Amino acid sequence: MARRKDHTREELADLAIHCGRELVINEGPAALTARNVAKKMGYTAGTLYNLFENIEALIVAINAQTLDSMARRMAPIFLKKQDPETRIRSLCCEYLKFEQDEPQLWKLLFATPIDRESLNEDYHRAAHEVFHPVTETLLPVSGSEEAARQDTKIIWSTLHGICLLQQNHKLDVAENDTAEVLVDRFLSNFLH
Amino acid sequence: MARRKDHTREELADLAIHCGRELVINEGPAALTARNVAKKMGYTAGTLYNLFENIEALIVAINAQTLDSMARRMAPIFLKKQDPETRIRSLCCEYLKFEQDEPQLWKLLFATPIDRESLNEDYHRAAHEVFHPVTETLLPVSGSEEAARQDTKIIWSTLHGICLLQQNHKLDVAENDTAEVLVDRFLSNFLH
DNA sequence: AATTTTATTGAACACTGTTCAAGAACTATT
DNA sequence: AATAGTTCTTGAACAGTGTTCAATAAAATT
Repeated sequence: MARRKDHTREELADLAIHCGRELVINEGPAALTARNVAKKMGYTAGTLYNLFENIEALIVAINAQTLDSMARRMAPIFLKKQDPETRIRSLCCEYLKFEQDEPQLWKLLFATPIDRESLNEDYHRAAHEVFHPVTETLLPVSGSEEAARQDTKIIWSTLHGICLLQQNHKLDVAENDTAEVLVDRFLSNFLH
Repeated sequence: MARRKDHTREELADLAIHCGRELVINEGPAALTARNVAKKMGYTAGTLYNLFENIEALIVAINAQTLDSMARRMAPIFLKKQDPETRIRSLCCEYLKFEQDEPQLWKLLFATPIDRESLNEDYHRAAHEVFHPVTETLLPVSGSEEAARQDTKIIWSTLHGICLLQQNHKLDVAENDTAEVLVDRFLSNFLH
């Protein structure tokens, strides 16, 4: 039974992303199955495969949207006039807040292995939107464009590593240290 | 058909870990299925569940062994007499080499989400064996025990984040920078 | 009104992890 | 040595996964 004009192809893809996102937020990445998403959409699994090549492609689409919303949350920070270090600290703080506010979306974005081939143009654009403003901020501190780019990758990796190991309880060695404390200490040492 | 005296219970568990390890090395973490491991052992899936509570418990056992072999590779560095910074650099270098030599075991260890409840005493002991010597090395540099512990976690997280994002091609932004270059720059900035 | 195109379904396939009754092989007892 | 008891191993079964695809129903075109 077709009902083609119920939604256009694009509306349908958006609906899939929306429902998938909802599932991840409420039940975690493991709940993101073809049948679950389809059910929430009011369709069947087959329809999903008419919209996305496979489930990974849907994950990438959701992740691109998550990156977009990260960028949107960071945008206000770039409007304020402040020295680079303060700005970098604000950005890192916002990253940590994001991970706290949306732990499941964060997991899907950073703790779910994705094949390189599945990362599409849309995803890369969204990643660049989060990445580039940080590099811009670091330029006067790091010295050269190359150095700023590398420092961005280092900060990005460290934030990422701290959150991931924290989530997986792989930093529960000896006393506990919060992500905030570790990031703060990292920045103090790294930026001077 | 039982053949109890073929192997003792412990030999059997070791066999399972060995076969699982082999599968991961040759075919990646995705190949680590109950039936695959059992087949390689010459048994059936049911037997595996007589040895491990579930597949995650087998993963944890393999990971504990991987941590042990990491610790063994790092041990020689602690025999040499060298200043803390040189030693830390050697240790990080060894970490990167490990990730290069055994990318699949590294993936299973650090890029496979594991429930906190599944991490057993054996695993924590092995993790401590890798972690603690680094903290010891950092003590004179960091100042206090608390600071050394935090610095260890930061370095650990950064190495981890860089390798992970590199493997997932999530650092393919603008020009490419090797893990070695990023770690080197990180240490130069962080340790001074 | 008849025909073509297309969206949607539902069944099917090959795979997961996991459980468990049945039975075979070993141990202990008579 | 025969019997009884224990324990190891199996294979089938269940509920789930991703994915494919012939059949069909609805919309578009003729």
